[in-house]
Amino acid sequence: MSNLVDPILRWYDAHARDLPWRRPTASAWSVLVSEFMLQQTPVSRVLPVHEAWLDRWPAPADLAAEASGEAVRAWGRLGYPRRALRLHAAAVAIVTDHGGVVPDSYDALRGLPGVGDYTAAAVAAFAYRQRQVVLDTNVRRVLGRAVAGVEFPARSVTKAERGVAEALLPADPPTAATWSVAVMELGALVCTADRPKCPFCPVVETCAWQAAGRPAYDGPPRPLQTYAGTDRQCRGRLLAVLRDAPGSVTKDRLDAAWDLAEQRDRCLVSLLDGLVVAVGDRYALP
DNA sequence: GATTCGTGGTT
DNA sequence: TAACCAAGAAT
Repeated sequence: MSNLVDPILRWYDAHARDLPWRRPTASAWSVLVSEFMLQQTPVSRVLPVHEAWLDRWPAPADLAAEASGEAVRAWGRLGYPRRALRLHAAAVAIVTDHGGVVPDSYDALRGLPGVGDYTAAAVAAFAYRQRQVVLDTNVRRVLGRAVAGVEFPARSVTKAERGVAEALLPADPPTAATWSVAVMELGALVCTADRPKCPFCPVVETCAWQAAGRPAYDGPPRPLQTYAGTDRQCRGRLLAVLRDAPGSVTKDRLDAAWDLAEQRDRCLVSLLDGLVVAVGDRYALP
């Protein structure tokens, strides 16, 4: 793993996408919003929602002043709408506990609702140019291939992985921050999960997976991700009705969104934990 | 540590 | 076409 860093930094300099949250003028809030939206959602779908979000709520205090339901509505169809609730809660916490300024320490960031290890490290690195180990699915895949020689990393982050990432991280904080985003970008654009573009990879000559003949993944199969007919889909349908309605709706409107009454009612109840509120005999976003 | 939390593009 | 996957977090 001796010299992955320089070639990847050079590659990034030449090939990085121009994303709004990466521009020098982007605020830490813009970075934080992008990280919430990018949790399990592709960049192309995040772009328009992120832009509208920052136009409407340029600072944490602007969002914190709104009802949480407005965040859920503006979230649109990005998926996992509880992220919208958590982002709203994070904005409130930033105003309450941090003077309205997105905190710059890993620990303070990690304490915000919806901010786990990845997001805390990413915001500290990308918004504040700190030296942080940023381990997302892209970085894990790139290092897994380039260093460990495996097609896909383990289910959860191992100590060995973290050790490799720490060892590679440049000592100089701004360079480390650029390195972190550069490895992620390489994973997103070249060292992709399927059909990786190895001929265009800046480290193809030192890649352990390449040297081993690109052996196929032989670990435990990942659980199947079904969606059609699940409670998750049902909840999505119910929430879509509420997002698209200006105010509250009758239960009839929700009933029309899903055929199976038993499943529909179960899902509605599960949404009442914060994503939906009952208003008399009607339902609305919070 | 395994499960659960949406949605749509791609192949 | 059905399967896979996309800058994770909370429980």
